[in-house]
Amino acid sequence: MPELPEVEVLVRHLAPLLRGKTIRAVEVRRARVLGATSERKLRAALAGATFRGVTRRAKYLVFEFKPRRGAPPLRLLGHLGMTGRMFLQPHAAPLPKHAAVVLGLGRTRFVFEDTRYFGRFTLDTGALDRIGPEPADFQTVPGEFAAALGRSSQAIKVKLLDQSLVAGVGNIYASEACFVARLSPKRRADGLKPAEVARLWAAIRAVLAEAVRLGSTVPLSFGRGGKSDGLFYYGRAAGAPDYYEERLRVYDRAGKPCLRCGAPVKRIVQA
DNA sequence: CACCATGTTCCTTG
DNA sequence: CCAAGGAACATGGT
Repeated sequence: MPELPEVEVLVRHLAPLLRGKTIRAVEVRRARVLGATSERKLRAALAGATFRGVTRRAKYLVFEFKPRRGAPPLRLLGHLGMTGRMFLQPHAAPLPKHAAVVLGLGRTRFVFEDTRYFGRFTLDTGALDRIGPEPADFQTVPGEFAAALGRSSQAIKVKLLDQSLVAGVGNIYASEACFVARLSPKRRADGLKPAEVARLWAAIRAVLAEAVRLGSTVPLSFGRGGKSDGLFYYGRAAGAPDYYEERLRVYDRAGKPCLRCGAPVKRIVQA
């Protein structure tokens, strides 16, 4: 369930591992994840390119490469979709069944695998243009958030999934944010009072920040072997307790007692 | 076998 | 043109 926090933790993990590494080989095993980019173009752009850094925007990983003579700056967009994973492994290790793109880095290789192939690994950075403000960015003004909510009759839970409104919130953290803000997910966006909008905004920031902190703190195992991968909720070190599930306040807790009032949590489906 | 699942994009409808 | 709803994408787990 990669949402903003999972991607953020993965980026922090990958950045120091990739920085300075040069791509020696490009293998595309499932061209669908390249989106509009042709396999040829990807190969031409990446072969011989050296990683300069990895950053995050919403749920996208942005891979940046050192500029090459006469060429425009090169950026690559990665998205995990529902089931994507990215990790480094020794060159001799077996590839996972659903490896979509493999980059040879000499002694190691970078693997993007995705069982459902909903993810992306592409030179087309157009998606970034349609993304709203980063909620954690202190420069982001909640005023625009409030204004956008005021223009919509949709339920707030649904609204939070709109990446042009706030970047990086998915199903899980949208539910969590509503709960922390003490707002029914069914409330109409344009029906919130200013104080409620402020509560929701604060809840979004708190819930995401908490998840990043947790993912950065808990002992993780990102490598291959067993279920380990780049996602910390799967990637706990062997034997580590299941912090991830335990810390969710309302998502996937249907039938369990509400943490605030004790009544059984009811499951609803929206949109 | 039926149904469900973290996300995004595209098409249709109003 | 815009907002909203819903299907599609592909695979595996329950």
